[in-house]
Amino acid sequence: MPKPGTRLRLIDVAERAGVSLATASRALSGREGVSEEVAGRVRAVARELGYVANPYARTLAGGASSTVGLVVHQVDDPYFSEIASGVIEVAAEEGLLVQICHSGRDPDAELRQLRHLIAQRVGIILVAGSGYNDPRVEAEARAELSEFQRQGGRVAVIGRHALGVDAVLPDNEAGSRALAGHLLDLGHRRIAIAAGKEGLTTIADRIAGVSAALRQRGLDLDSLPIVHSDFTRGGGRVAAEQILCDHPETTAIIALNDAMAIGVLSTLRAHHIPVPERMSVVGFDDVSVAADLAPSLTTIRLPMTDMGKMALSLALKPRAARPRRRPTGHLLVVRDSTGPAPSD
Amino acid sequence: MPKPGTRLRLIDVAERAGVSLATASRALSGREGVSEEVAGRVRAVARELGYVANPYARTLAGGASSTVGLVVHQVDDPYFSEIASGVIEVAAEEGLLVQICHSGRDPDAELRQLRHLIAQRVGIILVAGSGYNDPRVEAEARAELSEFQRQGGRVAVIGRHALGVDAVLPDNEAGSRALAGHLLDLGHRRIAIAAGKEGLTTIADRIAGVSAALRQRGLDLDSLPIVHSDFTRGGGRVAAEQILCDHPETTAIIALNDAMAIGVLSTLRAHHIPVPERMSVVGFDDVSVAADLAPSLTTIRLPMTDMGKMALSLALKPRAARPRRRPTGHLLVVRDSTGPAPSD
DNA sequence: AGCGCTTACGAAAGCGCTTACGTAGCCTAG
DNA sequence: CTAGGCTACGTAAGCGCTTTCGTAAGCGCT
Repeated sequence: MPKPGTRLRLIDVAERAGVSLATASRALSGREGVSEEVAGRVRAVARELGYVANPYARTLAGGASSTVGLVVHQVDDPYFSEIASGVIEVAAEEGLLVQICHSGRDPDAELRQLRHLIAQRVGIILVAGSGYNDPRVEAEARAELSEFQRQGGRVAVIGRHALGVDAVLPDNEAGSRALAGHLLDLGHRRIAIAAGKEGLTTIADRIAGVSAALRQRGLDLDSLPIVHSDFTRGGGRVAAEQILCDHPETTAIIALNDAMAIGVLSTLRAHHIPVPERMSVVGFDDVSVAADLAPSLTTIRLPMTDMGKMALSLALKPRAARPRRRPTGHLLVVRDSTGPAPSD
Repeated sequence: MPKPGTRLRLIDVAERAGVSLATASRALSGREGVSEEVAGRVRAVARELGYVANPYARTLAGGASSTVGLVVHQVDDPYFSEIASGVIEVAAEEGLLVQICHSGRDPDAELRQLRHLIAQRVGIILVAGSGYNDPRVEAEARAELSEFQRQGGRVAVIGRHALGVDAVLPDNEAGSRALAGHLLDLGHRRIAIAAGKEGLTTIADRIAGVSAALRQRGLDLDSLPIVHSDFTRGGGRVAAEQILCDHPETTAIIALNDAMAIGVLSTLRAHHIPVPERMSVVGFDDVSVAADLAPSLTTIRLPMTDMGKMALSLALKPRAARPRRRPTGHLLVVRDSTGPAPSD
């Protein structure tokens, strides 16, 4: 909306450097066909004048769109805001603009966001958060993204597979295997799982990890109650209530993410159930507040900020023939919310 | 970066509707000079075809820039991410793009972000977070913003005054007055303040509130230790350690935001100091996790999400002659982290 | 009927960039 | 010495919109 003519334009820089518009453009966007000497002069003038290219003109003229669209489930969920912070950091370094949208964990809303970003001509799309089990949704998202790529768009996803694009992938299965193993080693057998809404692939993967840990010890997943609620603190509270009510013999609760674990702890406290003496609780993600809870939360650390950085870096690299997968690594962080199973 | 020619353009809509480019443009951007009948037809065609205007072309051609720049101290701090979520929500409704930058609580970084946003030609700038006591920084920021406004840009700030622009303002003074009053009513006299880095106006305001509450009861602020650290959980831990060490007689800690309060609680737990039996703790902001802490945190509720919404709405309204101020309201939320002063 | 005024629309000129194409100037090969 | 090729740069044609300006049509008035 700022009035035209009032801001520094490329032509001003060009004139001041004594070159043509085209040469100045080439020099500043690092294209070849300019001698080092001239390029240096142009860059010096631009810096001196404080020139910043008009991103609208640049994009319109066919340069790469400099905005990256980031789709998350929920901006004010620490898991996603830490990812966002990583994305924003790299974007700032690269001179890119980040547009964040949230889908509220609704697959159709996510699809709408995706389409809107594409229609808006963003250059890069990053999708963070679990995929959905609904094959229609995944297929449509996949189709939309691959068409976007065909037209030159860049894409990467975080914590989500099956979209046929570059992905930054935490090993959800191994993580929850470690978590369950930790509880089993502590002697817990009456373990309940507090899971988010059914239909998220992340949930299936994390449950599979628990199952694997059980099998390793000759036990079976079928014996464990799984309560599906919502991947939020509120969801954790609901799940905990239900577990306490329906499975009072439970000695350990695996919350499939930290938000739920916080809700679970909160409910246990309300019921005066001491953690970890009477009940152990584990989470997943290691959001930064996890260490400051009372009791501090045993969980799997995922490097969320780095995941955001990796995803954008991946998208910025030239596309490979086949989708690349970057594992994130993870770490079992044992804190005060877990202890030996009560002996009785 | 998507290839040109492949996406729907305004002219496609215009042709399909049997009108000229100009008319289609007017119809879709709601400008006058088009009959209701034609405008309706154009809009119908656009909807049917799924047309979304190219924001780069639109902006370049002199339309209002559709991106709003949001400057926050820290994206992955819940206080700011809740604000951001409000901004994003309204922006989505208005078809605007949100660009988030963080300054890391460094006034010079903030100034750089501001200048960069302006150079990038965003249409709206929102600045969230406390102002700085440094008159040079504030003056420069103010000058930058007013020049931006002179050129047609829209501005609003959140929780910050003295910038000469529309502002959404929590009453920090009244909030901490209520907080301190609550503690005084509980009989606490040995109160310590855990404050963020010196030089933030928010801190001065919140301390002033405590001072007012004391004065009301014939007491004096000078008697209270104020420990300056950092507006983060880590800062809270540091401040708590120092308070425990230098002022062991303390029975209540006022953390000037929730992040610090979380750190304070964490440190007290590490020292096996029971809250609230031996020490009461209060925070400020009511970030959503505050209710789920152990013990749950007594704090002042600020409607962060609404504040984000209000700020953008304010910026979207036509400018008033004088800067507008929107108070946010606040609420003392008493939870489990506060109790009567120990009797000894 | 003729005048001015308003309204609804179209033609065309940019917005500030990138890039295809053209053209000097120089180098190398024949 | 010239043909051909390369490099370094300039010229100009857009990218998809908004907006100014021009004009035809419709209106009421004298």
